[in-house]
Amino acid sequence: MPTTKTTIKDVAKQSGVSISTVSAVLNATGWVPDETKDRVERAIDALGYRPNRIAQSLKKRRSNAYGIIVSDLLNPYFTEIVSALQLRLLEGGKYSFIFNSDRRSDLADKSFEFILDRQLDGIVLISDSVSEKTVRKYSKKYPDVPIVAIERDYDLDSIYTLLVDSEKAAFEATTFLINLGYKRIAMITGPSSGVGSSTYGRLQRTEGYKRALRLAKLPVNDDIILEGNFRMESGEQAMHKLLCLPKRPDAVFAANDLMALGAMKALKQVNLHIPGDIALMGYDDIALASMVSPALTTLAMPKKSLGEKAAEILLQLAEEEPENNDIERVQFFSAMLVPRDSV
Amino acid sequence: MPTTKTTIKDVAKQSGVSISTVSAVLNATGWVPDETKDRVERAIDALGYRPNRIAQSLKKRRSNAYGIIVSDLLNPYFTEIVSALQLRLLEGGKYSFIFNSDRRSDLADKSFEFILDRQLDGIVLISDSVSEKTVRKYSKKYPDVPIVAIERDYDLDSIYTLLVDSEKAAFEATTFLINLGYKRIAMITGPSSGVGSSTYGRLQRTEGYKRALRLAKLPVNDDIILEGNFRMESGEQAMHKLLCLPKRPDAVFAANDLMALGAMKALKQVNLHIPGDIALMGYDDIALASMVSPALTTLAMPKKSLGEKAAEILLQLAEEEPENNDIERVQFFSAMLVPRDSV
DNA sequence: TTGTATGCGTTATCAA
DNA sequence: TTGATAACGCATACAA
Repeated sequence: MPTTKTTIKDVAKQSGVSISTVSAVLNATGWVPDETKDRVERAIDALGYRPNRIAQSLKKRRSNAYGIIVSDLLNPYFTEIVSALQLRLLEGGKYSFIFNSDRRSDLADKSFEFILDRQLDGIVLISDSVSEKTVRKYSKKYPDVPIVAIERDYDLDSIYTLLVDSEKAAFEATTFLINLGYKRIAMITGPSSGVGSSTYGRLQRTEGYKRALRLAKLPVNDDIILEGNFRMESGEQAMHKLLCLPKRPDAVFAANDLMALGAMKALKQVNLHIPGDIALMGYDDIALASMVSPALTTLAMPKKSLGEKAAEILLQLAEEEPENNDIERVQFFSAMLVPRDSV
Repeated sequence: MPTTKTTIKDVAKQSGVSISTVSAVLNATGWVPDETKDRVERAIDALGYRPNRIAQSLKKRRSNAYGIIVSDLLNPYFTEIVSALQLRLLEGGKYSFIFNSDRRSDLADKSFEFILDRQLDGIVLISDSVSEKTVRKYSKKYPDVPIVAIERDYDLDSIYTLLVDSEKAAFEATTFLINLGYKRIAMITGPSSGVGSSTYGRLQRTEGYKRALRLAKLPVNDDIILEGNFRMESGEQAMHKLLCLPKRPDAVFAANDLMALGAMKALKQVNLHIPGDIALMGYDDIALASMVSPALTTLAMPKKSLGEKAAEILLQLAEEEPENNDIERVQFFSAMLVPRDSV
């Protein structure tokens, strides 16, 4: 259906010059006298000419656009990263397309192929979206397309990887709870299979939690370590299970805010007071965390920094000469404890 | 940077046939004997060949992909529509790119141009993203690129428009509150300027609210009609103002859930009980609305239906013969009252 | 059934 | 300074 009416040819004809001259004024390459330039520009205006980006991409082998793949657009954690990323890219004069795989790994892989086949200039993979197998295959096939992975460790050294030290953060969070006097701290973890299971910080968060308990000589009790799937409902369900226990926990550490919020809902349903009866700690610090009441204590993921850093790597790579870049392949960030009313 | 290693030519050479034969097996056009086909397919596999979509688009003048422009990815209302839309499109074999203009109208306009220049096969505009001026200009220039607008009335009859009768919904919601005995019902409206101000339902919601009050012979009091900007913080601020009033309202109707949630926060801060002290009504029914406590009474926007309908229009248009389509240009949906604990 | 040639709209390399 | 013209990778009408 789509048709581009006017081409560079029409502009050339209209202004009485050749297409190469038009191209020259369009791209500011070569020198064109002001008078000619004026004439061409008038013609462009008159005809409402816009260069066909597809043809440009074909010729230039680059598209000036980037792809972002995300596994769950409904999770604010992702949208907050994406917002920062996109904005920074835009400031650098680059467009970006977002693909939402909607928690379906097959879609993520297909989107990834689609992006590559459309010759986008780079890709950002956030958390658990595209499979290792697919990335491995295509990063070999398109070695010149930079890939930045956020919170996912692909074990491919061609990839730029942005990771958060979640073990440390979870350790600190748990220790914080312990120091506050909580003795029976439950954990709601990320999923061990399915979407989200390959998120870098998933296991780490549980490890940090366990280490803190051990250090404080508190028992690590598997009965109160429940698995969720990073969505709100799973946090709610986990909390309900926790409440059915003969000896219920006095604090709950959820591996992300959405699950913590679900847990909060469960607690309110049975009229338990937070933090009086049970304390709550989340992870991510999505905007919502500070809006609910009691405000959720959580670990602030450096979402903005992650997004911006990813953008900057891409932008730098776009300017850089081929071989002499000194961007570190793996970069670490940290999450910061944000104490609020829920503990 | 990006380079596509193998082209259709390489495949042809490798399998000892001509490029047209390869093209034929690739696109399943024409008849190719099984033996030849096998050979070609083996070559494709061996070389890891993938067709260059850019070249395909240039030649075929269509890209099999659609663009979605949204003004604020951080608002779950949008992501919920987008999710449904994308999924339905995918089921129809079409990809889609999401553009987030991040509440900046200049970016929305630029994205719109970008999409058009990249020859995407269609565009979905959600709420208040691209300016009327830009749409008008480009819809003339690219008359064959279908545009579907959700909750925005562009007054251009080339556009497919999906609208929700918010006046009616708001009327019903307000009447519902009145019937419950609330007498002094405040409203937090959408913004009269800036991003969001052109959302179709913005004025409508206020109108429905006023009509209900009038019908019940209740005063329409401008002191308790405050303007927000559809974001959470603005709801919180508005609620604070409302609470400072000498005679505070006994119910608050917010023009969207995010603002209602902000109002809820404000109420909790001063320890007012919902709905005992003040009742709360939202609009949209984002997932969160049912998760907070008390659960938010709201008007359910048919987000899924809107998204899916937009996708279906696009899909139908992609198959249809040029002139004989009977898709209605403007379609109305309705929002449904979802009573929960906050009233 | 398969191959050749042309064009899609640009950019870029050369001559003029 | 400007203008032909050859790619870019693919699809397709037309020939063989």
